[in-house]
Amino acid sequence: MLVIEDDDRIRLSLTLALEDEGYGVRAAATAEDGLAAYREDPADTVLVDLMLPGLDGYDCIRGLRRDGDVPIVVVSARNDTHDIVAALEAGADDYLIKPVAIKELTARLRALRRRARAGASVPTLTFGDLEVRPLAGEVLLRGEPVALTRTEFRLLCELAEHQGQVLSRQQLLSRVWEYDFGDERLVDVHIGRLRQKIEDEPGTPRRVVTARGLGYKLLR
Amino acid sequence: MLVIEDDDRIRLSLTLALEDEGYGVRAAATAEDGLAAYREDPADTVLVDLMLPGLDGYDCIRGLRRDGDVPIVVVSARNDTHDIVAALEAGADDYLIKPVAIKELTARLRALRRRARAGASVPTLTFGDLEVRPLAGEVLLRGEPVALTRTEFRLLCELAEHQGQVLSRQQLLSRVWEYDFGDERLVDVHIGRLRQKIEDEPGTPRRVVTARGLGYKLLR
DNA sequence: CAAAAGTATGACGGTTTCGTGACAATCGGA
DNA sequence: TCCGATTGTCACGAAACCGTCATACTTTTG
Repeated sequence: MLVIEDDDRIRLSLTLALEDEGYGVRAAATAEDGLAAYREDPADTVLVDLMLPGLDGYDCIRGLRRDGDVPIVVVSARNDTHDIVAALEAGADDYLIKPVAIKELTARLRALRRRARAGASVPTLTFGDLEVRPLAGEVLLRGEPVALTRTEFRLLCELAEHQGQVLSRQQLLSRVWEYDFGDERLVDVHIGRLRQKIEDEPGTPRRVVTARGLGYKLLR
Repeated sequence: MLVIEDDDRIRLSLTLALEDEGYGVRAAATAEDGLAAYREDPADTVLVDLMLPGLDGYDCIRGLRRDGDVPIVVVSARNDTHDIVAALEAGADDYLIKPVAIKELTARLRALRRRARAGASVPTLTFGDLEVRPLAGEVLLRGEPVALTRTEFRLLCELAEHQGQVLSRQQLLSRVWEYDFGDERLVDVHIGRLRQKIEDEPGTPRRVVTARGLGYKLLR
């Protein structure tokens, strides 16, 4: 946790309060120092004041954003909608108005971390009520096993491993069939057969969708 | 966007304001209705009041959290630290106190969406409320998918990858079409079609702007 | 102010792309 | 060997898409 705040009293009290809550805190009095400290040793979260001498808070936020996607919370005395919008647009994740209740601050920090961490989670092969288990060689739809042929299964696994990404017919041909060329219609046919088995309405697919002109993708 | 709020006047004004900002909005007057609406057709974001008849806001948040990790924003008249902490602990991502400035609300929604989507494992180029995902073959405007054709999509990706830079028609022709010569008017036509789909007022574009005599660029 | 250059847009025919049913070849277990 | 399951090919209709052109509009130039 990195606190960037020019007012000595507030910086100190914030630091102490956060340390009381169990955070490891470093502090800086200017945007320049704060950015330098962050670059030297990136913090997991940054608290920043808006009114700073030299580079102001907005610049500081933009600087941090350029370096990474660390969660940024603004703590400012200014409660004008304009400032709030500007700070959020600059890349902040939250904005609190001084004086802050330490309990609210920590609750907001937890919410933000939960959200930020969710992004780092391992990709899963669960898609709503469809489960794909590449190793077990099985596919469950609403808990019920689905009987897929080998080709259909490998096709689905390939799509599942790149969930949300479009795979072109060429990519699928080379990865599922190990053809480096060949009729792309082949892919269509097997996509169609796969849909018959795992879509509720094969006519209007909701899981295996086609990206016209690009290929197919599996939605989560 | 799903709005859950029991007060008719507030629900209506929130809905209208958000629609003015370009969001597609559904509304519910009770937590039960809201949860049912969400389960039937999950929204990309949920706005929820705390004081609701029957199931209250906290239950509503927990119910939504059980179903998924949709971004949840609380809008409440209660400005007590206790309520804020409780709502965030229940799983909300942000908490605004009524009356809310619509500009602040939309700025917070954008910030939250940016954060929530960062975890989607698909790299995203963000331009205000426009998100471009080259790998997913997908473009979102205020969270709603936009149906682009392959050419429009490639054109937008090319512009997005050079955000702010002017690209000449020749450059676009060679990169998007792989023509090393050809009629430059072709680019105009597709820029026009693209604008129809991603500009609020296609007549006065704010995202895809023309640099007269030079080409086009995408503003961030 | 008129002409020229540059840009926007609607319409239209030809082309591409997609989904599907039919069918023959191939595979694999009994 | 036999037979059903699986696979790859083909052809066709429907829908979506693309590029061209003509025209109208806007900005710059002379």
